[in-house]
Amino acid sequence: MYATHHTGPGSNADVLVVDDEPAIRDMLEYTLQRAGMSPRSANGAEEALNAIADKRPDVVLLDWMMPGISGLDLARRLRREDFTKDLPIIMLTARTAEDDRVHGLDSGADDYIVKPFSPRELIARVRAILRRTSATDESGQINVEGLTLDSESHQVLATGKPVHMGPTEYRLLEFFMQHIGKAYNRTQLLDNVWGTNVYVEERTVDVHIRRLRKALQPHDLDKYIQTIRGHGYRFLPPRS
Amino acid sequence: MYATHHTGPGSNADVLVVDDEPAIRDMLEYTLQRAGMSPRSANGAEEALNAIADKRPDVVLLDWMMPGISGLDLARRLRREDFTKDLPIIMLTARTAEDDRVHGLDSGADDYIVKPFSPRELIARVRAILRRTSATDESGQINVEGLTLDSESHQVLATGKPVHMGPTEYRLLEFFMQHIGKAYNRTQLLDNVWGTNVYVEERTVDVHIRRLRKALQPHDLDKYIQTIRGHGYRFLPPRS
DNA sequence: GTTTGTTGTGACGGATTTATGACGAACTGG
DNA sequence: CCAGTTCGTCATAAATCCGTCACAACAAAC
Repeated sequence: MYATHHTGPGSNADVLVVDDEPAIRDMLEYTLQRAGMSPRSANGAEEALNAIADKRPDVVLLDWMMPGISGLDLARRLRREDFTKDLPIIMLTARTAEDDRVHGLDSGADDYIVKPFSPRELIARVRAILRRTSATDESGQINVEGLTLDSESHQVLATGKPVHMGPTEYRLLEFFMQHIGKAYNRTQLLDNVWGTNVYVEERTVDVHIRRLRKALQPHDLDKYIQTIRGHGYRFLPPRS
Repeated sequence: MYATHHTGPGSNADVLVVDDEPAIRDMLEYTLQRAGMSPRSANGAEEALNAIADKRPDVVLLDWMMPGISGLDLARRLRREDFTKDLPIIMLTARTAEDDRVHGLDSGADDYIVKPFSPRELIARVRAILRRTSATDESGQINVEGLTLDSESHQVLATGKPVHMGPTEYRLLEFFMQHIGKAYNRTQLLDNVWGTNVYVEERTVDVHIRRLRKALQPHDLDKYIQTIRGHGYRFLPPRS
């Protein structure tokens, strides 16, 4: 299913607010709600991890300074986990000292907002992040045009029937279905599906594309995987 | 050949260093190179303009104080030119007074670094800029009069329908749509679409213009590409 | 209406890019 | 240790694109 956009970009978006001050959490939740989003909040990093494990949010608003595990630590930790390594993070910070800013950006935060900030600025940043991340709505299962990918059982169903493929093909398809319509070159696919600093020929991508297509062929779904000559590949089902 | 995997954000980025002091230029180039980027340098504003005209860098590191045209002047000038109006600029300055800071930002610099600065800070700022621009670039969708160029999906749509064209035609159209209304001669098109240090006949441009027009013809959009006799070509949709 | 210079157009051969089948190595679970 | 998979690489075929040319069409100048 696709995320449903109603009144604006990122409408209905699942935003996780992580802060140890209740007043700030409330303020943020209120602001986000007014913008048509669906905020949740977590008091501290521990709760945040639970909340994220419970359901992967579309974006995380993360306070820099928190007792125990700091926002910075949490961000780094999220970046290391496979499940959350590309989870968009916006860092909230009151500090202005030079090295903090540097650390915040290096830690993997996608953006940062310095307190005090206006509600409008907050919304703008969140929407900007949401706009550039894919609009797939994960509920443990991605379902697109007769293709179902169940990440729990690691099973692919085409028109209800199970489709057999290797682990790499599965991850490739998973990545594609999480980024519908976006074009990727071979290097990007290697980074995202095989992993960074894995040295493999670029043409290997072609071969696995081929194997994935072959697996989808009997169900006439291979046409969803399109070649972009001179660039790479793209997953694009009809009317998307 | 092995795939080149980037070791960090903005790896291999084309960074132009503009400073009048050779020692500073060397230091900056060294630092940037160690971060996996590809720095060039220019001694003063004149050289910088040439270097930029030669190839548009990903980001410019600009010294505030230079004899002749100052960094501030250069930044303003770059902002006026169409080709460079959204070129990311990081200003290097020894001044710390408040109004200078404001001026630096007002002139169009995207960020500034106060000397003395640590290599780490420099790298972090450059990466932050690169991340920001590449992010906005990717979500960039140019939409003009029934013609849509979606750089995210690497696809051209005319009246909602996909239009097929070769890689070169795509790049050509992309360049045109990023510079609507501006006329270019064949040499300029070759430099910007084919790249500098590539030798091909000038008339090759004509052929690709022809192919691009042919691709747009079925949608009656080929008239947007106009010939300027004795000069070159221009992309100009009605009422723009 | 020529002349002269510029641009449009179709064709072609070579070059580049992608698809595909095959193969050996590595791994898995008996 | 064996059968069965999966993986990455390669060689080759197939598809597509590119740059150049020759000539037609056109525009401006005389």
